[in-house]
Amino acid sequence: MTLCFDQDVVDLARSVVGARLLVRGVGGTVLETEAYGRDDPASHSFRGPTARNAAMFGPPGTVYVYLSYGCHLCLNLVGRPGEAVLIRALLPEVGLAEMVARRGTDRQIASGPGRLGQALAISLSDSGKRFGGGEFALETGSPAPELLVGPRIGISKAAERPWRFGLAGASGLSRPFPEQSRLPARGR
DNA sequence: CTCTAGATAAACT
DNA sequence: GTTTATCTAGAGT
Repeated sequence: MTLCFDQDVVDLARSVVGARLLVRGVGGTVLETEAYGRDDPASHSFRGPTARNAAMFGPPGTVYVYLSYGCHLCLNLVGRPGEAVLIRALLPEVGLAEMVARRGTDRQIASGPGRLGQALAISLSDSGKRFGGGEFALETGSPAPELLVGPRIGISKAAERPWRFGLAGASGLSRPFPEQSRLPARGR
């Protein structure tokens, strides 16, 4: 089932958990996401468009890639203008051998945004491309999975917003969620 | 488990 | 010119 990218970024972040992500034919099930809003001090879009965040202001479904800490490429899905979903962890399923080779290890292949970027061979030049049937494919599964929710990782501003979502019961999350806080099934 | 170094683009002063 | 950043691997306790 195809995903509607034109929705509130928090709803979008929840919809993406459990979806199947394929980048150039390699990928798996999304285990963990975070939402970044337009009026969100933690978001790259907070101070308006710049050269770096231009893709965040592209149409819904745009790919946004940025370089973190000088060495990690992180993959985001743009929703409405200035809003994006950071994809933080993946269950490696398709093209496993290729991902292992890129990572140089068979553990923690895509458990964390930087590791995921490496496993999927993301590059800065992917920023501005589109999620669709081409290089970047994203398909939701039929049963809406049960979700975990918690505060976002590694940010210093608006750290209290519970905008991190994970697949309940999954192994391979970048970090555990606080007290395994399940999101009520209602609301999704 | 905690701590630290690393590596670089872009924003900031 | 300086600081920060949606992080990770590896070493140390």
